[in-house]
Amino acid sequence: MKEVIQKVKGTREFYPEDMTIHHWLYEQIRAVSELFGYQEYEGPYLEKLELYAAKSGEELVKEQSYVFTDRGGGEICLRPELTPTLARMVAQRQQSFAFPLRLWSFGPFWRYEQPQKGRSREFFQWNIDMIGAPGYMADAEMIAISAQFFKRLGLAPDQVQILVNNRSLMDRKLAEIGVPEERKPLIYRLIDRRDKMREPEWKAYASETGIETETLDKLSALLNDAQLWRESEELTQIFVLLDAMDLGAYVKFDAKIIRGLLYYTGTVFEAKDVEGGRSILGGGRYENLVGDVGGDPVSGVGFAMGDVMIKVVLEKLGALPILDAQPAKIVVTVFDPQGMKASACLTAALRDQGMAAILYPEAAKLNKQLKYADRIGAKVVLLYGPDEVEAGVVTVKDLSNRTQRTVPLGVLAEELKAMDL
RNA sequence: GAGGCUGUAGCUCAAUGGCGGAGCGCCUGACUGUGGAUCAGGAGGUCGUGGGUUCGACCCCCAUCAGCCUCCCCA
Repeated sequence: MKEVIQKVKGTREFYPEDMTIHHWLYEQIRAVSELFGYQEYEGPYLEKLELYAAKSGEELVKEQSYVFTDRGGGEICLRPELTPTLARMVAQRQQSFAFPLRLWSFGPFWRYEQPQKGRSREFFQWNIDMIGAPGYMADAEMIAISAQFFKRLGLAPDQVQILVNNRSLMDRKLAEIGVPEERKPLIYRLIDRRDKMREPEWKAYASETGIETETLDKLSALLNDAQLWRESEELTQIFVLLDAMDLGAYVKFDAKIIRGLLYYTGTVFEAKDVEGGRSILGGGRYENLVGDVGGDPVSGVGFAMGDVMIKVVLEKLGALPILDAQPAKIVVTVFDPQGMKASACLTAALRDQGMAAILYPEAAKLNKQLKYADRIGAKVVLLYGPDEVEAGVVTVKDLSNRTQRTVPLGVLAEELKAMDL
């Protein structure tokens, strides 16, 4: 037992009790996605490296993706994100799809990063996108989906907040305070970091980038302006719509939300754990989704949420359900080696009736078999020894109330079904 | 890539420069066809690894590996 080979760093193991939570999360995601009329899809886990090189920064892909050469000599990538795959899938059927397309997916992804709380190298991600609807209503719907999701999970607006901004608004304001176009990526980066540093540190960091003091002051004022959204028609309408859907409490304007990704163009948003400040999901509007993979450019809006951080937040807030991982409610005992066949036959008959039943796999002491049944959380134990076999009955022992009774073989299935097994 | 913390029984973790411990779990029995409780007994350890200091190291020192956390990064 000493020499257990350890799992690959950053990978995850799901024991049965973890799987109950995982399935539950999947169910919530599926339910919310379908409530808004979205359809599930899935892509390959392996993609050609060049698919990502076309869109994401090539350096990032090479540094943070799992890349290997397959036996045919091709450079293969364990998918680090879904959007390029989605872009290709849309491009392939662009002529036959009815737009706007509403699609969602929940599957595994891999990124070579330093594992820490809320982040692993192997994770599941919910991706949901509306493609081919360029207006602000689609943006509002996407934000509404995330809010509805939190509402469904029992997370209150004072626990999670969806912070919203608009890149074209920011571009306009940045131009007004004299930021030249070529410095925009640098300023975006600066804005993105504002929440991660204290004001003096951030200003010191900002000076290093060569930004003038005057511009920096104006930028600071901009980022702290809680009313800035009023200057954006889109944001104004989005907030009206979210209020109309009674989800406005989850949503707040924040000029500091800009998102790292270069391809976002309009609305951007990010949901955060209010207390921890950790980012739970993020998304926004992007143009030219399928242009890079050979289709006609089409606008989309979507977001992605990893399963690791949401589970951390749910656990912290006590919002995870308590689910039992009980394997089967019925355990059939084996009295002695000669009785094995009879017990096996009895168990098989129950399974034919659609009831999950465990056959104890050896003729151990009854004591031990009962203890095992108790440990795995079984509801009833069926005792089927020589006495019962001869009389054509089964002793049904109810573990929850310590009672037992004798039931003729012919009505056993009925009796058990009556007990909701 | 940088920093911090932790490595002792299957699990969670104590303690001490001089006999390796507890709780839980596991096995056996009390109880040969009746579970959760109780009692008794038992198994289980290269104290992460390698070196050093010392009469003597699980403990102190150095190195190394692993895990966790934070920063960086985050398509």
